[in-house]
Amino acid sequence: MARLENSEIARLFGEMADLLQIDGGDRHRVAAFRRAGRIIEGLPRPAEELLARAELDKIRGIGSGTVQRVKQMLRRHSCDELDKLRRKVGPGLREMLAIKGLGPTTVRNIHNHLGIESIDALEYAAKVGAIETMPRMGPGMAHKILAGIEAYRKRRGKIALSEAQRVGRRIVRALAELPEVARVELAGSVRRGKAAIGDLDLLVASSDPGPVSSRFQTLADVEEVLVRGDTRCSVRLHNQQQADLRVLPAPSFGAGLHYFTGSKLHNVELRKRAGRMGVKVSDKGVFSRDEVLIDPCPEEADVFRHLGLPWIPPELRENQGEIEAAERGRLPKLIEAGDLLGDLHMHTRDSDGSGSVGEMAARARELGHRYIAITDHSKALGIANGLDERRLAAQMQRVRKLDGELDDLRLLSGVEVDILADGELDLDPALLAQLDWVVASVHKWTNQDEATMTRRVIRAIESGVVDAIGHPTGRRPGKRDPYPLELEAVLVAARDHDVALECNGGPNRMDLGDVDCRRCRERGVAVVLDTDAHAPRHLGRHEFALAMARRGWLERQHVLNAQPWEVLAARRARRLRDHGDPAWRVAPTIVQVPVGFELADDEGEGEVGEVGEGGEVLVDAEDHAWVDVEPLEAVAAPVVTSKPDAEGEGEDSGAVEVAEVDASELEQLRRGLAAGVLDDALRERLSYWLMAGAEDPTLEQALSERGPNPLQVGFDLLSGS
DNA sequence: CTGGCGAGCCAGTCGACGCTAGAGCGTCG
Repeated sequence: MARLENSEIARLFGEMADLLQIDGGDRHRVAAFRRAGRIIEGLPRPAEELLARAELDKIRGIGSGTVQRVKQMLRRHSCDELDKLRRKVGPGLREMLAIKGLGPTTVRNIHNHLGIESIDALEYAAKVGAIETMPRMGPGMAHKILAGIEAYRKRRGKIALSEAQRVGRRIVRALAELPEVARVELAGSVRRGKAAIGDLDLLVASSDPGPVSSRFQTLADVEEVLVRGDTRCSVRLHNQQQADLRVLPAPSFGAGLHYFTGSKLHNVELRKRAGRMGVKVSDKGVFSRDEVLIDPCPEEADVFRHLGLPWIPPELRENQGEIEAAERGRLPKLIEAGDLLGDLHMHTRDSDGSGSVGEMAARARELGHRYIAITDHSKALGIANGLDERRLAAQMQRVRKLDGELDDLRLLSGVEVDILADGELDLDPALLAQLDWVVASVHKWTNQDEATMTRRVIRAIESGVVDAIGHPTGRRPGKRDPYPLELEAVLVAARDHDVALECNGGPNRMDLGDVDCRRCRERGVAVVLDTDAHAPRHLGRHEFALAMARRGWLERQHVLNAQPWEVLAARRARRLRDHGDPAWRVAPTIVQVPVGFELADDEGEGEVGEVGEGGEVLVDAEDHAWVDVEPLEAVAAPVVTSKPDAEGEGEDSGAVEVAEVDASELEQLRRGLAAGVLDDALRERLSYWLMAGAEDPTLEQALSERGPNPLQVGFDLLSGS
């Protein structure tokens, strides 16, 4: 039997916990099932393997009971306890848990008081006011339930791409073993990479369909056979998905694959085009107007060729302009796995991940990543053991130390900081400014209205310390709708502040979705494709984010983590500069200034604070957010810079900036460049100048001495060494 | 159900919000 994956075992434990809770079982037992599921989900190796090595029960939280159940599950996709609970509770009650606002206890109460066992019955009860007759239930709950049912119906029957792929690929593997099968492919919306999948479509090339069909009907995943034919066969799977098999002869496999990959709208449009060209396209091949076969099309590209088009990647086949683009030779060169250089969102066991920083780094090196950012949760997410300032600062030290020991991987210290209800960040901005990479995400208070939520996210974008907004819409394909958010306004803010939006590749999220990725492209907002890995083995899992990005027409230049780290670092450095270093914004601040030192405020006028006896100045950071002061020792001459207005249009209005060639520094740079080996500081300075357009006349002078085009010299140095 | 403490029992992740009821329970992250 095909191997059962950890996540599927975890799901069975989750179901067991749900059913037991609805049944009124011991809550600690319920919690133990949930915990076991969570642990198995996060295991670094297949549970089957650990079981064989007798290591499974050594894991904290997994005892002998769990081991016995896992054994049964591996054998038959269920266990005695689960069978018993399923018989006792029934599927309707468990289905009710999918309605937002209904938990196991409420479902149990509704069942006990009103005898309700299905969503239809629940809807009726809510409409006629029966819900309100129950203790602790009122009109508010009834309304909530009805709204929840409506939302549930809209997305019903869909499952996440990851699960559809997993089951689909398992079926593909099983069918591929048959000698009668020449080729087998997943078609339909799975092949197009849609986030939420209705049915599975499987396509087989074979000259002997009978055995293929009967094998399909007897797969372990099959619950019930719906349509029983040789070349066409439909079944219902254990996960309640429908799977359709079609068997066709190998010479027309390409035509069939194209036809059954869809989308329907794409096919309709393509057939219209065929009509205009005097041919017909079907799943059997390309025909003349009078039904004479021109080409059965063994490959998909043959179909397109007859229509005068290049092959169009499946992800684009949604009739969203791809045919026209193909016609003009303007198809996007879609982002590919090989383009990605790093991963900028992952968790370790410092919060809710299962690997250490070192383990994550090791895996990233195996995968050939050039850089990764460790981004654990912040303290507002108590359930995930989120980091407070102290723990994050300590982690930063550890990460930086380890980074220093690695020469082939840049290990970045970051955080996934929660965006609080009002848009404040959950951690001190002064600390956030010291990190290499900051993802800001909404996890809590997700039921705000659209205006509040939008303002909240934009405020985080405007903070200046945030590099990317994590899973921006909060959606869970097939499970939960996005929270209300005016994405357009968020896009504008993100573009204005050089903040990227994340396309989170977590298999339950895939957020941003395809449409939103394309909006980013159109609005000029950078996208970053992350795995949100919670274990080392998740790090290779870029395919779901890639699916969304490709469906959103993204190319390499639209994706931030397809760029070298220097580009990203420069973006961050520039943004911090433009927003004023938040370290100075912790109000009020006392600073030391030398005698003769003159402070300039936002308008470039002097005197922003009272000068005390020792020359210290109390700066009211509320009113003078952009006052910039060098530490006493570092100030050789009474030079003061101040920041222009926060919007930062005009460079240095009223501010005095040192913008001259420094002779001693120049000499030092000359030596550094002549050596040909860039140290980190120089590399950073170089990329900052190159990518962010920062002024650096000294550097420019040094570079121009090494070639006619200082920009070129700079690029060569950066890429060459 | 699991793990800890002590050899059979006991306690079990945090915190906020909404709903209904006027403090508490259930849900959601």
